[in-house]
Amino acid sequence: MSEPQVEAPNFINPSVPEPTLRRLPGYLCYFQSLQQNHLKYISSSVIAHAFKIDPTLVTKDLSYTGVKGRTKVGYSLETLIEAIVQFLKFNQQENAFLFGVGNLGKALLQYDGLRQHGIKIVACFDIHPKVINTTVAGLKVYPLQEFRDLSRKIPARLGVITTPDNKAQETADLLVAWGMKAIWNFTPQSIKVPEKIVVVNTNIYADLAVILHRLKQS
Amino acid sequence: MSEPQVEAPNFINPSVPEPTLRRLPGYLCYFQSLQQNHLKYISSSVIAHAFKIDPTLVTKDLSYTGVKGRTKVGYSLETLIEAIVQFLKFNQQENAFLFGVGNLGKALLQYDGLRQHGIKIVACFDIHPKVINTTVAGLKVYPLQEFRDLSRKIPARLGVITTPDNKAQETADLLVAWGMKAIWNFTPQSIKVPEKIVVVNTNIYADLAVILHRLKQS
DNA sequence: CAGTGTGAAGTTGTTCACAGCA
DNA sequence: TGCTGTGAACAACTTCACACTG
Repeated sequence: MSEPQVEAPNFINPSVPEPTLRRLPGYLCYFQSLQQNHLKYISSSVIAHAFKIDPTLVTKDLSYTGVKGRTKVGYSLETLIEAIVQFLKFNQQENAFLFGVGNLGKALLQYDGLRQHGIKIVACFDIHPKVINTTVAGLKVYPLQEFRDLSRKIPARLGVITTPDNKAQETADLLVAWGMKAIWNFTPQSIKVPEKIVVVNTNIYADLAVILHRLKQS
Repeated sequence: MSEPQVEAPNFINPSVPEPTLRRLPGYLCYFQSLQQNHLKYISSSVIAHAFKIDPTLVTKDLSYTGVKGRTKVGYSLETLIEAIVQFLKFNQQENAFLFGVGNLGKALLQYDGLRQHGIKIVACFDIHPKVINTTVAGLKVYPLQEFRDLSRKIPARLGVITTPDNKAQETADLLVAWGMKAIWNFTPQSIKVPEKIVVVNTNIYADLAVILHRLKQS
């Protein structure tokens, strides 16, 4: 009976839990700042302490990326950073269109953290004459009608919705109609799209609810 | 034996699950938009469909707010909205200070959704001469040094951090030193604070990780 | 029936306990 | 001893099954 070499046990797709997925970027940022302070290694207990979670949980999270720690020493920061970036695909460029160049839209356009994580916003759209044809962060703001044409010229799978709440659904409909595969909805409004479209909502009121709840009973 | 009137069975504190807490604001927004379309009642199955979750889960979530649905009819939108707003304390004003008037900070200051949910930003701070003493959304931008004085004049328990990542920790330290009870950290950087301080991180990279993960394997 | 409401079962995620290693 | 790594126990959350109600 041969069953030695447990080669790459978890690399096919052990279906990473969403909580793990959501914690990894936090670790990454932490590791990068440590590396800038010229640290080389870190142990799961130190990480756990920084994030106020259980060390074993950290170990399990990191194991999904395939990195191996060295006992007594910990994990190599360089390896970890490399592995997480790979794992989360932060190094593979993904083009995106942005809809709604209001305060939030502008902030995202000017923020270069997105680009550093692989998201390149290639065009942005609005419907207000006041912003159309202005330039934000080097990008011309197009009238929404031009989305159709541009979506054929520039390949992009991701649409970012930063419109007012009551425009979210119609914007989403448009994105789906013109072939977007994923929608990042910064509106608190829930949107309805076909099954296979990926939707992720970034809703600050969810976070606000948590803050207020904890505040009042402490 | 008298045990009729099951008065307010779950109002003391049945320790609402965090997932529930995070879904409620979504429901609220949905209900408000339905109400604007002159709808009066809604059933949990319709809600469930809009959010792509199980109807029973909706029922349980709503039960935490104390509302009762009427069989065959559903829940009264007006009652629901009132109850959720009460439950989440979105109608109780909570003062906040904001730190870091960059793109994101400005967007938050100009966004009136926060105020509509009870958060009143009463002052904002920065360290860059270029923004200090400018006015954003009717608020003067103060130099950080004045935080100490202002925190004594204006009561506020919540501090919002929208500084660059590498300033998050020192800002948090300052907030704690001057008595803030809660911190809303919009930085991806994890921050270390004393046990009893409430910290909530709004980290868009967590959402980004989810999007990219789902996109690549679909 | 078409809905709410709720206890039980099932699933997912986290923590514990301990084996292995330098 | 201090750390990784992992299977087992536990806790939290979600879904199921069904009683109940107009």
